[in-house]
Amino acid sequence: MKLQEARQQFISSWGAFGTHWGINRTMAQIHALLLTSAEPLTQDDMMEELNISRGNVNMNIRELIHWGLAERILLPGERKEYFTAEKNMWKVIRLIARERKKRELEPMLELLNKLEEVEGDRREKQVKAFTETIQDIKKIGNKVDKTLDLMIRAEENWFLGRVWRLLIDKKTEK
Amino acid sequence: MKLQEARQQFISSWGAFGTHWGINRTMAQIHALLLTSAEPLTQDDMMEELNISRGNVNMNIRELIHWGLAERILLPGERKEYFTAEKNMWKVIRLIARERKKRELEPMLELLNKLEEVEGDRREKQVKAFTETIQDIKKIGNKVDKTLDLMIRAEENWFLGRVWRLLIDKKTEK
DNA sequence: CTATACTTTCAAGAAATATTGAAAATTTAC
DNA sequence: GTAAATTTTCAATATTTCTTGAAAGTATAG
Repeated sequence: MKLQEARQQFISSWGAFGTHWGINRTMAQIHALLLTSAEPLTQDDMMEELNISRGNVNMNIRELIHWGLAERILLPGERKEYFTAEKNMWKVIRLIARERKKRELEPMLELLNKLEEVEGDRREKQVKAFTETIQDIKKIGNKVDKTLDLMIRAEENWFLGRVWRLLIDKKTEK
Repeated sequence: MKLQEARQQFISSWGAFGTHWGINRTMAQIHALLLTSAEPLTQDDMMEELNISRGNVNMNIRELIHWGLAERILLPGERKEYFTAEKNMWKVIRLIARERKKRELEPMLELLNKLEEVEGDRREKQVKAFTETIQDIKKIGNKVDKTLDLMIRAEENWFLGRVWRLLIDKKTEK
């Protein structure tokens, strides 16, 4: 397979993949484009490569920057802005985890805390079913929350070495 | 807060939460409704509680069943079908992990394997940038894949006891 | 077998979400 | 300062995704 074809396929799939994860197609495609580019790109480059409008590029590149996944670069003597992506994949994962935790997990945990204190006799079937489910979800949610905290703050090697090895390597399995 | 209000809030947020995770709003709401119901419900119950059409209930309850998250129950002497949700939250998480792995992770890994073998001199800047990114993603993807396999097969206690404790408990932190 | 209760399907319509492109804003060069 | 280059905004439009509801399908009782 030729480089250009491979790259096109990667960009297109990364985009589709993104839509399953609440990240919009174009944002994911720009990310894929930058991830596989040896050089920084301008907004015009991206418009051309992805066949999308200037406004679309602009909005999505800014969103990527907001997530910490892309960076604006000013080349000396150049008037245009250039952009690159964070290429360290562990860092990429941590940045995504950080953002999604903030947007999705934390608000949910806040809500669960409120809902836990529902009025009514816990001996009533309906009240019991409700509070038990809420508490179970909360327990798991809190664990995920702490795990993500640890991961987000973690050094790449700590995470790789300590956790992954435990989970995966043959040696450590019983 | 009254039970009915709390339940409404939970259903509505669970639905919104779902949309961020590639699960449609109604499917997530039906799931929330069943999770917090002491008794099995009929399609008509769900139509009324969620104010949605019969067709919508039917399609989404079948999808929940396909994921393993809900179950059809036939009560003796009753002609209507009743439905319940799996209430064990660890099992719920494993079921969701299994389904999403199959739909999202596995196809991506398959693609990455193909893309890794791009033609061209690895000393070329562009080729190098591309293959390095692909390989990095592949490495992480494979690890996630193995971890999910382990988790999907895992007994609740194994997972809870062994992994979570290592990740989270004070004692095991350096 | 027939009538009735119930479930499933799917084309059309509604709602949600993403994209465009042109105008406004900003930055830089001189 | 002004003009040219570039970036940003956002209302209008296009696209994608979800929902409806009525017709077709299936199962059960008698």
